[in-house]
This record gives sequence, C-alpha cells and structure tokens, in this order.
Amino acid sequence: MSKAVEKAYQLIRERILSGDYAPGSHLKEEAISEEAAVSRTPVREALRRLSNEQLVKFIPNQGAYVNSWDEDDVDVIYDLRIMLEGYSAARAAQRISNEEIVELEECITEIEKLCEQHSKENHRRTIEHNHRFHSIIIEAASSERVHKMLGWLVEIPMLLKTIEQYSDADVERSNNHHREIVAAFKARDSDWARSVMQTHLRAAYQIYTHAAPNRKAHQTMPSYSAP
Amino acid sequence: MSKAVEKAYQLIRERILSGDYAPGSHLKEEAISEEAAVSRTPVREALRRLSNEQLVKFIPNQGAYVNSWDEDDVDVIYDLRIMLEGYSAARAAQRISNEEIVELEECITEIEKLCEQHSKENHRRTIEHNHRFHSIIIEAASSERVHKMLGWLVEIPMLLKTIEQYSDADVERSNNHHREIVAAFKARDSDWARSVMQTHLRAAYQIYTHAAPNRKAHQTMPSYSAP
DNA sequence: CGTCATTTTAATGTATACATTCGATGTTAT
DNA sequence: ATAACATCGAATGTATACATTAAAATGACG
Repeated sequence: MSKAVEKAYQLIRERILSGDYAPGSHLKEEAISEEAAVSRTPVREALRRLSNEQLVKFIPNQGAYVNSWDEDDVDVIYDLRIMLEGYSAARAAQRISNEEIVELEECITEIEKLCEQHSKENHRRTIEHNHRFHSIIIEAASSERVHKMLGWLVEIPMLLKTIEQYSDADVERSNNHHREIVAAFKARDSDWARSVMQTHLRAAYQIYTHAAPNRKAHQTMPSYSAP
Repeated sequence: MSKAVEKAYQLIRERILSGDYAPGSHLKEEAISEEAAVSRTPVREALRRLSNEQLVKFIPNQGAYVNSWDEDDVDVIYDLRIMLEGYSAARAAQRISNEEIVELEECITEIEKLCEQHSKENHRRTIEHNHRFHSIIIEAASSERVHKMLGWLVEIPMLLKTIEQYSDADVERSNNHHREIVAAFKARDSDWARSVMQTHLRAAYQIYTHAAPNRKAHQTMPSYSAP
C-alpha cells in the first residue's frame, strides 16, 4: 500500500494489539494523524481497513472505536480458522510445489531445533517460523479470497499468546502435526491434509481455553451501542 | 453509511454486477465521481469497500480494476458458502428465537405460493424471499464476523442467476430443504441444521454447474497482472 | 431543583487543491 | 532499426479547507 496509509495502519494496529488503545476507546482521526505525522485522509483509509478486519468498529457520524471480543467471538474465530485453514490445506495438497514442501520442512527443522532449549529469543523465532509454515500453506491454496479472509482471523493478541502456554508435550504434538501435514501433502491427499490441519488447530484451541486464566471475563462494548 | 459514499458505492456496484463496467476495466476515480455527482473522496472510499468484497482489485499507484473470477474462484465461493452458511445454521439452531422461526415459515409458504405459477414477477419475489430466508438464519447465528464474511460471497450475478435454472423438481427439493432446516431448528439440533443447509447449497452448486452453458469459458484478468 | 429547549463545540463527512508516481510517447545514439 | 533514455501526461496519493452532524454544555422555564 501507499506510504502514509501503511504508516497510519501499522501504528494504529500496533497500539490496538498492544492494548495501548483500550477496547471501546474512541479513535479520533485528527489525534492519530498528528501522532502518525500524516494527514487525516490516510488515517481514515487505515481505519476503514481495520474495520474490515473487525479490529475497530465504525459508528456513522461518530467514528471508529476499538473493537472488543467476548468469549463467544473467540470461539467463532477459532471455528472459522479451523474451517478455512483446513480447507486451505485440502486445496494446497493438490497445488503445492516441491519447492514449497522443502520450505515447509525447513520450517519444521528450524522449529524443532529452537524448541530444544527455552529462551525468550527462541520463543520469538519459533512463533515466526510457525507463522511462516501456515502462510506457505495458505499461499499454496492459491485463492485470494481464502487468503484475505484468513488474514482477518489471525494475529489477535490473545491468540498469539497461546503458544507461550505450550507444554513440552504440546510442542512435541504440534511438531508431529506439522510433519504429518507435510506427509499428507507429499501423498497429495486432500482429506488427510485437511484432517490433520483441523486436528492441529483444535488442539491449539484446547490449550488456549485451558490456559486462559478467566475465560468468562470478557470485554464488552461500552454503552454507546445501547440506547 | 454516509450519503455520498453510499451513492458512489451503489452506483459502482450496480454497474459492475450489470456488466456495464466490464471485467478488467479501469475504474477511474474522477470519471466515477462525475457520474455519481460526488467528489473523489467518497468514491475512493467506496472503491476500497468494493475491493474488500473482492469485486474490484487494487493495484498500487494505478487504481482500481473490475475483478473477474475464473471457474476455480466460483468453486471456492461455493465451498466457502457451504462451510460458512452451514456453520451459521448450526449456530442458529441454538440461538434462533420463536419469532424468527415464524418468519422463516412465512418465507417458505410465500415461496411455495409463488412457485405455483411461473412469471417474471413471481420469480423476482421468490429470489427476494429466498434471500430473506438465508438472511434470517445468518442473523440468528449472531456473529458479526460470520455475517460480514458471508456478505462478500453472495450476490454475484452468475450465482444469482442459478435460481432461474431450477426445474420444477429442483424447486420442490429446495422447498423441502427449507422445511427441513426449520424442523432442525425446532429440534435445536445443530448438526442436523448444518447438514441440511450444506445439502441445500451443494444441490444449488450442482444446478449451477450443469446449467452453466460453458463452464470452461472463464473471464481472465487482462495482461496488466502478467509480465 | 429538575427537565426541556437552545446553543455551542468537537468530531466526522465531503470537496478541492497540491504532490507524487508510473506509464506512454517520442527522441537520440549506437 | 532497435534499444536506452528523457520528457510529458494522466492518474493516484496526500494534505487541507469547508460542511454537516451529533453529543455536550448551557440556560430558561415549569
């Protein structure tokens, strides 16, 4: 995207995900445009993009508010990811190139190496490689639509933190899933690929729900949406 | 949405769906702003919305082009609809109100009445009621995310025309599906509801593929995307 | 003292003017 | 003649000024 829009977009997104902009707070265009050192026009465009990703909520003639999600919404997000990434894996099984398979295997070996000893830095790089692994598959599925839709499901802070909760057994299981997905790809077996991918993500969901300290304590939209 | 944006949005959308703006053609902001009698600003915003719905494709520093879809994309659209509307039906089964169920039944009786004799007008109203039927269910699923995502899958002209291809037997089968979905809702059976909904849409897909005179004749993006 | 109408204000929505970028065209040198 | 290069133009990208709207503050009245 263009320079100023990207600048505003990244800034707003960062601040929302970091919690700097609290859920429900009013994102005023002028204030943001000053902080990002761009004019209101690109800020507006960035906000529109974020509203499509459901990170902010628009109210006509009133502007943008940081969106919040309740427990049910998190469930939906996981359900959608499981459906769509499962679908992606199925499509990828019939479309992925040998080069991409090699890349996937490199991701796996990297992750396994990094998991041998725990550290903040290794953790960060593990997340990166994991993300890359999933991205390659979504790319290989070769559908703009699916790619875009999945785009607004991932990278939500709560969900990203899940990986920090993985026990050693969880990590080993996850790595096994990764290997099995590649095996399914090599066999060009769509059903197998989809099945393993869905298993992989369902397991992640379980770890998240058990790790979440207070699942019932959901953030709610403030009263401006009510009479 | 605001007035001018809505005006531009509707105009562009209409012209794309009617084929007035041909696939691949360049949508120039200034030209559109004159036709819609608004300034470029709301036109830009409308184009961004349409690009999120995948109706137009953006190329940086070059602008918006009417997007086209090939056979594979149509397959993906149907697959996604089947997954997401199936999911919606499953959620709706546990959330739908009695009032909404009554509304669904009204839609069904209306459709059945309209199907008794063929006519252009009855056809149009059938489509309307059918659309309403599906909308109520998606509403009842009660998830902004799912609602929005399904928003950019429906109302593509090719797909809308499918219903015109329905034989009498197809129509009767469709009506039976509708009734069975309501039955599943009354039983609060999520799996049943999802299953029938997916059956319903898979049948529609089959009718489309068989009715399409030349499925292989897909529109392709012009060469600006190729070297 | 509370309620309702009015005014004010601060934000969004829109229009327009300016900057930038990329492609087309045409020229020149090899 | 062709390829590299410079120039020009038309479109997008950005900034800013103006219009409109809705919420908040104020004040009049019951």
